Amino acid sequence: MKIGELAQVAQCTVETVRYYEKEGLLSAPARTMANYRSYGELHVERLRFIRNCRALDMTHAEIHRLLGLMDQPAGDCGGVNQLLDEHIAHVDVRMAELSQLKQQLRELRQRCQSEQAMDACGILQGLASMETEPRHERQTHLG
Amino acid sequence: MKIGELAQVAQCTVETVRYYEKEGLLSAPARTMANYRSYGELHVERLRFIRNCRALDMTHAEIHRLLGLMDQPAGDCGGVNQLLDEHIAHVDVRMAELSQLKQQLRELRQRCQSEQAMDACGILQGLASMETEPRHERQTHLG
DNA sequence: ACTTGACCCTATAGTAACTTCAGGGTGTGC
DNA sequence: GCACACCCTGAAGTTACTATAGGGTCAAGT
Ligand SMILES: [Zn+2]
Ligand SMILES: [Zn+2]
Ligand SMILES: [Zn+2]
Ligand SMILES: [Zn+2]
Repeated sequence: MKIGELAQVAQCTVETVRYYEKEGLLSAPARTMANYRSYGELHVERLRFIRNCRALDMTHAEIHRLLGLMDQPAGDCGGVNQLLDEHIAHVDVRMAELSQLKQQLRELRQRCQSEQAMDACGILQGLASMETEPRHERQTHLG
Repeated sequence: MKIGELAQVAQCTVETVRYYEKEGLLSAPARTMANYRSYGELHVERLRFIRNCRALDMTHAEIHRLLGLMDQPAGDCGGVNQLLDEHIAHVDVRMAELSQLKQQLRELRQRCQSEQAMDACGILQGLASMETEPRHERQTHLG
């Protein structure tokens, strides 16, 4: 199986596959005589796994950890469960941030109900007079 | 006013101020004889405005547009209102995405209630068997 | 006068997860 | 024998900063 076919079954681009190999998420496959990458079923499974993790917005670091845990079939899955809990917490943090943002934006939007002169716009006035607060450290990788 | 003082009143770092200048968000100030940047009240206002926009997770492109609209005081504020509506839509899209993600993660988490053997872990099984869907184009800049 | 320390300057590289591009080889159907 | 789809590598672009290297400026203390 060549890279184009692999990319198609995993719903991603050829460039993404090559990128994952460079990142160490996907192991380097055998090559044909023409130096083409040649993949098997295991690569398909692993790439689909990675894409599913990405669809859940895990980072490459998280996926790396997960793959590392999976590749030690002797142990128990406690680390897997924990990783998922941590990632769910990342999502929770970002959802809370966005809720607050949404509320602020709603209030700001209410300050101008119609098209006015520029310097009468309550939105611009609001943006100028907001309390500027220091950027706090992020507790989530979700932007 | 030197750059350190400006950064302090705007709750950001000196590097960020210099970066905004390079990006064209903040106009280049006068220089002292020692080649130090020298800022006035207008710079303070503009930087605070920018930081407030960033606190609302607007992109630099959005802030650029906003500053461009503000700098034409002759027009009405329709564009400002529209920009805010668009940005609120960005937040809405991302909140909806995260809600769905959270639901998926909750379901996935439920598939493993205790520490089991690695190949019995319902989470890993779930991640392996999820329907891999193509990445759709993003309708929001919020990660 | 000399040094220490806090501040300032520029330019460059690194972050995350890709995407795009330049410049080239391979393989198949007509 | 040639068009065209596919493959290869390596480098640069994306966003909004952050960090580092390597240097200049200035006020206070000794
Ligand atoms: Zn996470
Ligand atoms: Zn308005
Ligand atoms: Zn937006
Ligand atoms: Zn488990």
